[in-house]
Amino acid sequence: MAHRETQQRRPSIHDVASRAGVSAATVSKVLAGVTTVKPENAQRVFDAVDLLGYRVDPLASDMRRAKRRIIGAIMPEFESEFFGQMVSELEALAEQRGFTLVAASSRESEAREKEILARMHDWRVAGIVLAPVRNEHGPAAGFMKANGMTGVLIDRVLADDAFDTVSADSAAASAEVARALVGKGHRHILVVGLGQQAATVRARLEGFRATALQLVPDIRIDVVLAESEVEPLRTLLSDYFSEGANRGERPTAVYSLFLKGTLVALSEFRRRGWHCPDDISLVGFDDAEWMQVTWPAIAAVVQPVREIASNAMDVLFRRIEGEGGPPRARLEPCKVLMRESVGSPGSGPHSGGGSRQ
Amino acid sequence: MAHRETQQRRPSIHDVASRAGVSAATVSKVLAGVTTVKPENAQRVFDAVDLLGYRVDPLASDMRRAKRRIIGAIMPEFESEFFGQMVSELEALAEQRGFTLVAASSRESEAREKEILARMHDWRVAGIVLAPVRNEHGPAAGFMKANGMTGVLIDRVLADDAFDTVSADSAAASAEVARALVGKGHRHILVVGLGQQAATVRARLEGFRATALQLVPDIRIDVVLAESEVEPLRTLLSDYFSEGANRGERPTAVYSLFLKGTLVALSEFRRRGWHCPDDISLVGFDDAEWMQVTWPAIAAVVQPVREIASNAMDVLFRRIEGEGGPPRARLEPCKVLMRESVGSPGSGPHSGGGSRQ
DNA sequence: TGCAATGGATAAATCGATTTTTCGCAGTTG
DNA sequence: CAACTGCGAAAAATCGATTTATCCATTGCA
Repeated sequence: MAHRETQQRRPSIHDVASRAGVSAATVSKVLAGVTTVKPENAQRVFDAVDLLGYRVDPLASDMRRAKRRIIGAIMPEFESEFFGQMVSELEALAEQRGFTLVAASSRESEAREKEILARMHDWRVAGIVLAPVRNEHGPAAGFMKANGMTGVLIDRVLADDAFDTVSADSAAASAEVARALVGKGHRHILVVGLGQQAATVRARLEGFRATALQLVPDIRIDVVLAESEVEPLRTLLSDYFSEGANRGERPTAVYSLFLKGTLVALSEFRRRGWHCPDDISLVGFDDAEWMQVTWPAIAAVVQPVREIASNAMDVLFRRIEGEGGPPRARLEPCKVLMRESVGSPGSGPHSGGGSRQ
Repeated sequence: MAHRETQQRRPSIHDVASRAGVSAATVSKVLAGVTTVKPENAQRVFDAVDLLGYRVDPLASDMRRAKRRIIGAIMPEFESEFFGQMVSELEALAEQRGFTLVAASSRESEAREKEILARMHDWRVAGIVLAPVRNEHGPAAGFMKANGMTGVLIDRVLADDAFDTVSADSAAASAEVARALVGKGHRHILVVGLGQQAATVRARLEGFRATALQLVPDIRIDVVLAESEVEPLRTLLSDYFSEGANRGERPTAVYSLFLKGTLVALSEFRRRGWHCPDDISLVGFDDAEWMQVTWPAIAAVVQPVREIASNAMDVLFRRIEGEGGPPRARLEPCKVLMRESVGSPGSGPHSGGGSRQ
């Protein structure tokens, strides 16, 4: 342990060397675990390290290597549970490999995404975990490709010809949702989504539609997709329900393809005084802690965050260590939690107390 | 713009120097904006920079300075909206000053908090934004003090004799909650919290209690505090209500001092089949996006995340630049959103449809 | 004319490690 | 006894910038 060392300059490897009566090179070798050092000298080094409280400066240590022990993580946002957990997991995984994680939020902007990436390239990070704003074909992935960076794409991504990808198996999960809703008797379902996140949303939509149509060929599936912003979706949804009301028709269930959509749907239900599941059923892609304590609890598709994070890091580190071969696209299975917000159509009063149980 | 530059070694300052026909020192000066360089040479440097697509290596650049252009941020978790927004804000603020933010989650562990801090010290970060797990007197703050690090403490903190602090004005907000609940006629209120986060929780509790007692001296305020984990709170709360039921008494409102407590309370209400606000009213410290779309919408105290982040960074950078003087404790005012989960006691049926609108 | 001052740029030191090269010394071998 | 082998450690080069010291030409002024 360090003795006093108030707020002085921290000891460098040379301080340790002179204290131990050896050269800096020897200290470096001892700390790196090289065996060609006399045990006696090694001991002196360890003693000096203890005495001075010496710790390697990771910055200086990284200077000479081409790939520094830094991993960059770029997420579209930090505010949601999903990406919050993701960053937390990634950080832990990087740390346990002796790497530092530098995380940045692209705030849903592809321009910012590229800027951040350029800055991380300046840092000569060993690898990047990129959760693109839109999909695998954005400018960020292009930048990575053009600059020979190693990285892995996650979440809003299906497969790529240059980078490994890891994401939730949206299609399979959506198929399961379709089976559940159809099984409950729903024959008119609205799907809500954000359009430009092409890859994932398309997978979720098609997975749902294909399965539903296969089970009930004449099922009616309406789709409301906003371009890229959440706000327009609110209007679109409101208009959709108003038009339906004019024609005296209304879906009995809503499947939201992403978290914000679930919030928008709930908000719209509130505005219209509709209750789940009596007036309408609701399932959302993406789970959140609050969904199980509200009344009713909201049914949701749970993405396997841990698995995505851990597989992304695994494959990333394999690439960093030089593993070759074509990029692989990995899909992790989701869990579908059918909570109280889903019921059978027309089984409850159109307002008033929710189903107890 | 860089021409091809596939995945070769990136150009260094020497490459630029030789291309421009000057020395590396001159290049460094030009890029640093030193004026003692002949305009012609400066132009040649800029041209070479453009041609090669040169960018300064921040790591190498930081090598010589004692304080590196890195800011460390340590949060208890990343999963909540509050800390997610906080990290997002801090990152933006650091970036706009040319600093890189390295964020890490202590995962509510003081031991981890100190480890992370030690690692950041290894990086010779210029400053630390620490949101301590417990309060300002934890081991992490001690470590910072002992090592002469500069930093600012935020969130679960009131004031410190070594570091500046920035946090929400918990006491004032709680007083406002008290006024609101008392105004609605509540005379028996339960306060739920997590005990060991001493500073903040005490302020919230005392701010509430003092104001409530001042308004209605014989008001009854029960308190359920868990030590540090959320899970025990669930049991404590359940026991509290069961005991109350045995004696035929029950509070008419619950004030949760932190987000998880609000979730636990809601969960307990569900279990007992109680609805807000007819059976019981609820206010929580900490707002979340979902609280305004659920039915009922949950009343909450909104913490001024942006203000806290921005003030924390301001004061931190002032200290980094060497400003002296005693540490200052800053309190940012909160906003209290009284939503539908709060009503007057005994005004609604004990179950069934919530109040519309 | 001579010497100091100054502008502008380069050489060299520095930051703190890692890695390569060199070197000294001991023990073998021819 | 010279040459060779090898071990262990020190010296030096390196990474990519910044900063300090140094140097060369002018220019200014006595």
